[in-house]
Amino acid sequence: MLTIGALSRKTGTKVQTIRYYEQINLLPEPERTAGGQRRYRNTDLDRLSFIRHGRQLGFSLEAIRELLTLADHPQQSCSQADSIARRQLEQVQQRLLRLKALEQELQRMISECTGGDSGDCRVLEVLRDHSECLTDHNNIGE
Amino acid sequence: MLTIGALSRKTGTKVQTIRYYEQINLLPEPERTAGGQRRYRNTDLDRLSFIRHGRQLGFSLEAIRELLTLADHPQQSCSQADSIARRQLEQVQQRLLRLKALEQELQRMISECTGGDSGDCRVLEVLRDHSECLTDHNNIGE
DNA sequence: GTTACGACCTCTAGCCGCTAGAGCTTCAAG
DNA sequence: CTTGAAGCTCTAGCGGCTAGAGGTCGTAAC
Repeated sequence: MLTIGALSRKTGTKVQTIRYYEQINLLPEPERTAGGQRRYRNTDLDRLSFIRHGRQLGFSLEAIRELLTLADHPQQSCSQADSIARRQLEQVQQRLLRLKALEQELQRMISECTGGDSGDCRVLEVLRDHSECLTDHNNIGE
Repeated sequence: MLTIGALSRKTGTKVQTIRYYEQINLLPEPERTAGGQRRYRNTDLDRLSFIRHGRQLGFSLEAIRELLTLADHPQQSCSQADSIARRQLEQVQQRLLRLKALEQELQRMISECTGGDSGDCRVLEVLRDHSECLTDHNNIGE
């Protein structure tokens, strides 16, 4: 039986975050001591590790919720999990494209900066005048 | 004199967002008609375009606030603007690295998926067992 | 047995950057 | 003068936590 602190250390998740996951029903309510403190089993450790790993892969908590449901029902087809992962991959690839464009533009901006007055600062100028921007930004780069 | 709607269209910024920028003092309070509606000048258009372009480059609103201050005081050195941009570039590059790692792992996960039961689904299995993960995730990939 | 102290508890509010909706008023064209 | 789009304010919500206040519990040492 693990305390919340022990679970926190084992999974690299902050205590507050664990309680948050319980609150949004991503983790089940654990047993409590007579005094009201949470005590966790290894199944909770597994579930939290799964969640954390999903987060590290950039899945949203909602996607993780779906994946957990699928993991709990092994008779259902794997293709659903697969399509969630594919969706996630697409999102990652889109973000990659945008970030690469951003990197280029930032680099160009910086490399052209002479370090003089901000009156003729390239960085500020590029920001001021969008027409100097080579990049196609449809969405805001996050 | 532009209405908020016209400004919205010209900059691709939602009306609510423009009011939000005013609220957090990123845009100055514009003149108002007798009836209380906002009316904007071209300087406001420029300032908002600057902000939007900064956002497209991934700068935080606080970074943009700094950049705007620098742009308003041309006698100050450009090196401050430069260092803000460099900071931003570093962040972008770090995110790129992490996203590339994520992409790899997602691809591996998906390519190994056979489409059978989720009982032996690679996607779920990788999530379950972190030791199968080749990637070094220190932070959560966003 | 008591005391000390860290770890736990709940609850509330805040972060960023918007976004949405309710319920009202103003503006401009016909 | 009427209509209807576009404006207004105010409040609350999104995701995914994070922080702090102010209190209680558990355990080890004395």
